[in-house]
Amino acid sequence: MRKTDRAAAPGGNAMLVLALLSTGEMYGYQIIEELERRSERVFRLQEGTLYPLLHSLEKDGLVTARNAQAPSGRPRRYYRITAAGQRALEEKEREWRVYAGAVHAVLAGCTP
Amino acid sequence: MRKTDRAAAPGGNAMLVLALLSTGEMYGYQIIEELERRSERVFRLQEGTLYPLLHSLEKDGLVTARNAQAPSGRPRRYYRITAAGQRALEEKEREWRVYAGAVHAVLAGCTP
DNA sequence: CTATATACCTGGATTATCTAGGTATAGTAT
DNA sequence: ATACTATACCTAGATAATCCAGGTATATAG
Repeated sequence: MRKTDRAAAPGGNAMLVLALLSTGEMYGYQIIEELERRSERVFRLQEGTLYPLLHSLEKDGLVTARNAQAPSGRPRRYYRITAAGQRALEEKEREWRVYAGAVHAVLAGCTP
Repeated sequence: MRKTDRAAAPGGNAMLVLALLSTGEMYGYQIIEELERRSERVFRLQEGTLYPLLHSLEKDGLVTARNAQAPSGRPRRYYRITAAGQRALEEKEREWRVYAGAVHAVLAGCTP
């Protein structure tokens, strides 16, 4: 994650990636571009952040992966969210809402 | 930060602490309790997180500190936000709003 | 035939935060 | 008196997320 120079949330990237995958199968490079598009250029995941993250999500059973050829012939690795991944996503979203709500409460109370 | 078990934002703690200090002088222990109170128990800064953070804010000129005695006699270290700290706070708040807005956009677009 | 975009990957550094301690005083309970 | 709890500050070392800076390879455009 770059762009806004560290306003990010750790573990937050996992939530965003899982959210994207909940709309359907995607490969790594596509995730980077989709995230950039949907966030209107706010997020731009570094490859060095995304690929290790995908590997750890896979290791934790939150996504599965399969290799395939693009129409162009280039090899791609497609990721799909699992049922456990869906549950983890819902949990992370809940936590995010609690966290963001609390940040808002503190800021609103301090700089009204 | 604990409680919601990692939904946090790095550098986000600095924003929250600066926001609290923008309401007036505070000492470390008080910051922890005020933050817990204002967030309605969502945040509970670890001492091992707060004190080093305060030292780095001081080193960066965003806060100043002075030692004083509590009415009880216990020594305390009071922190006060500087003009540079105010500017940094405003900038961090701006970044936070951009980041939180983008997260919301992605989540809303994925799980409508 | 070279440059660019696509597509995947890793090692090592950086940074924030956590864990788990330590010190010391004041007030409260036994 | 004495122990326990709450207050109040601090630090060293570990962990984890992310960044940085590379590397590899194929397809397409110039």
